[in-house]
Amino acid sequence: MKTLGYVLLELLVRGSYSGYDLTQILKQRIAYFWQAGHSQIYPELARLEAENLVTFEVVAQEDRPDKKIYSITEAGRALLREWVTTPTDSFPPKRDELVLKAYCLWLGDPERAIKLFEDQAQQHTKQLADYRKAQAWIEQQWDQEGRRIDSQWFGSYISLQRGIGNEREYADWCHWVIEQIKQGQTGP
Amino acid sequence: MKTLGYVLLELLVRGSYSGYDLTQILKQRIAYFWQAGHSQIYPELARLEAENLVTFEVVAQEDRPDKKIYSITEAGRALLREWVTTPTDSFPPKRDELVLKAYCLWLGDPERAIKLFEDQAQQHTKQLADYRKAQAWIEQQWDQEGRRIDSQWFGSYISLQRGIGNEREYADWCHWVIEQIKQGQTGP
DNA sequence: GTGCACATGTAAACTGTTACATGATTGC
DNA sequence: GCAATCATGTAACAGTTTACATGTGCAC
Repeated sequence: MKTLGYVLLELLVRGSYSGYDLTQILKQRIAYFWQAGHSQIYPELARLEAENLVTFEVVAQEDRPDKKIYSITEAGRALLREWVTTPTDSFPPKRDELVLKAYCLWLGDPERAIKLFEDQAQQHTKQLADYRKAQAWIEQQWDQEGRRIDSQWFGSYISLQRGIGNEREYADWCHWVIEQIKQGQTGP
Repeated sequence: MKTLGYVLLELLVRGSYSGYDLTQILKQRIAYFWQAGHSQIYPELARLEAENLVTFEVVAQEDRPDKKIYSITEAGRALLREWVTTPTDSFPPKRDELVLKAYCLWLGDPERAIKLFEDQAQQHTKQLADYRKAQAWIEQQWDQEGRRIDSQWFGSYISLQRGIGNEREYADWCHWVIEQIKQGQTGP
């Protein structure tokens, strides 16, 4: 059982979707902690179905291609419920090209370095603003369910909070780096 | 030219090392922004050598195997200097298993969830403490060079600052999640 | 004598991304 | 006519991890 399988189970426990739907949801809603394209998703759905963790029914559509709507099974739900609180030992490999560049920034041109970090800061600030908007909407939904921790909105809320914290921290770091460079240029 | 190539150039611009040395340095000093094993490093060094970005000389040793000491060439240095301030468009894929679990935490047992996040918080707090120790040492080195931004210690300093910020933010988030769960348990 | 540190490589397996492949409908 | 959205898949490629392979010397 690979992690992508759990990703799909997590989405299917919230509703029934086609492979196409799941691809969109991944891109639009959970891209800040997982990414996958349709070429990974379709085979994985087939694997989950072979293991009876999900089922599907073919829905015929007029003027559009037929689609397979997948639903989680009881076995899938049980597996997922068990897995979510299982100790995580595997730290995912961290690879960050910007930090790599920062490590060698002392070699490069300061003006260009400032430009690089200003661009990055802007991107993270933009991302942060988007996440905050999404968070406001999620919080509203969660409120309507009385802020219960067994509501799916609780999951959305706490995970997006990490996305927000990360982007804020990243943007702050970018600005701090710019300051450091400027001080080094004009300083004693 | 792949990113791992630049990683090795960044280390070799600071000194001359063997493949074995580089493997150790990667693990011990820059693991928070890049990871690679020796099976990736040896072939990549050969590639860099073929492109005249690095050279090596074989150093014979008594009572130990011979080693190849690699050094960066002028061409390698020039390529690296240019690359470090080049705009970064490729956002590295974010994949975080704990955030994935958080997204579905509403399904799982709260007690076990708390334990999961306490364990994680502890690991990030430990990591944070280690980074801060390393940072103190780096700052000392950098001070001795008058905090010049064209010192290699500047690169070490700013990149590790990101590692520290990230770990602090992550640990904070873990504690915050625990609080949220506890409030949900005892709340109205 | 067992395991660890030094030292360098290759091969196989796995994961993930990009490209190929098909086909209908809707909007510009 | 051309691009975009819906819809599902396979194939090729690139990058990463794990395992295989070999050999010396030192400490316990």
